[in-house]
Amino acid sequence: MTLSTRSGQTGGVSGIPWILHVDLDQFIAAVEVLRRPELAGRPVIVGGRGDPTERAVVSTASYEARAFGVGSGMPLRIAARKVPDAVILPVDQEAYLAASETVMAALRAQPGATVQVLGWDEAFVGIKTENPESYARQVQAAVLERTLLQCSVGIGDTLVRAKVATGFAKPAGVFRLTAGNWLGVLGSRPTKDLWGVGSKVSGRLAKLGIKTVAELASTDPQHLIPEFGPKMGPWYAELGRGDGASVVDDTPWVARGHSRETTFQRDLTDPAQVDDAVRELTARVLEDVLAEGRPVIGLTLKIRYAPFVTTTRARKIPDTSDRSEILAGALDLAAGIEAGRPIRLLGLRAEMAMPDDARQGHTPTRGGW
DNA sequence: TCTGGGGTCCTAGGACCC
DNA sequence: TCTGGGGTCCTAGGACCC
Repeated sequence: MTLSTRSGQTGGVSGIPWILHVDLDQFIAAVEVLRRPELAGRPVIVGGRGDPTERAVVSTASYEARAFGVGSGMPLRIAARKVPDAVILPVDQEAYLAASETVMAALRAQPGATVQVLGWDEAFVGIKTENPESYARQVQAAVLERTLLQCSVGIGDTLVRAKVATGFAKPAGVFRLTAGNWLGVLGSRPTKDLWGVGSKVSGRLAKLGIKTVAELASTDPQHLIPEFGPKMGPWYAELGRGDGASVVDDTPWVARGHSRETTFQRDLTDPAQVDDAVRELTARVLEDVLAEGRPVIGLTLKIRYAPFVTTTRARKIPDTSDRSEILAGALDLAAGIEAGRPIRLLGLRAEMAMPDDARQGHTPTRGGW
């Protein structure tokens, strides 16, 4: 029994609850190709200001560029070397945000859908239906019709399983992972394939003799506490089983803070330059903070010394929205930064007070499932 | 090869209090 | 003189995600 609509769509108030994870395929590159159709079929790389001689990394590469071994996070310079005739474009956040909003609107327009946005190009969709594959195909068709963009859909009985399933659905496909086939599909894979396990944690797990998802799934959660702590230890064991939350939360997102970073094309050594950079970062952070109308309660300054040593300085401050107070706090954090030690990057993060009615926020991307 | 920019959350350890 | 046990708050740093 499903809620029927004039177009015969399936899904609605009755049926089995499912979670769909919708992920746009090569989103940023696809948006660029849409407005420059002549780029279709060509290797497209989007990153930085589109200048491969600058310090910047790849945001997204089209499938044609990925065939040359280019991927997200790769230095633009290297990517350009790998694909000599690539089209390299600057990042245009406004264009991606606009496309993203159209996609999310299409998802919210689906009958019975609860939508939890995870990023520009992905969202969980909660739905009750007897046929999640059919519903997933409807979602793909709706997104394609409204945006001309293709997406992949993972189906799961938990958030984690739906999210991981999408990896098997790409490109433009649908894949279902449940308690029934989770270990069959993923059991022999490395723990790093899990959402939330990166190279560091997979390495630490390996030292405990845990290399595969199946091995993690069968580990006693208590056994992981000495290495990972009381919260993360049991959480990793749960992740190995694919278990966890299965509720899609459409509470509007409330940012915990805002930050700005800047990487200098030439390393800084002069303290006066550092102060100037802090002033500029503060002004940019303040734009975002003041737009929210919430007071700042803490500041963190991130300093990256060349080549790759990062340190942070943090400070709680009395609730304030006063520009000069915040600037004074930021300059104070920057005071005494070692002059003469080349600084490659500065970042400033402002933590904001949470409104009382949003103190629970909603599901974080990590740690809280 | 040489590493962006915007986020989130967790943990360890010190300071301080009772 | 040597030093308990529990709690909270803060800073620094780490890890991961898109």
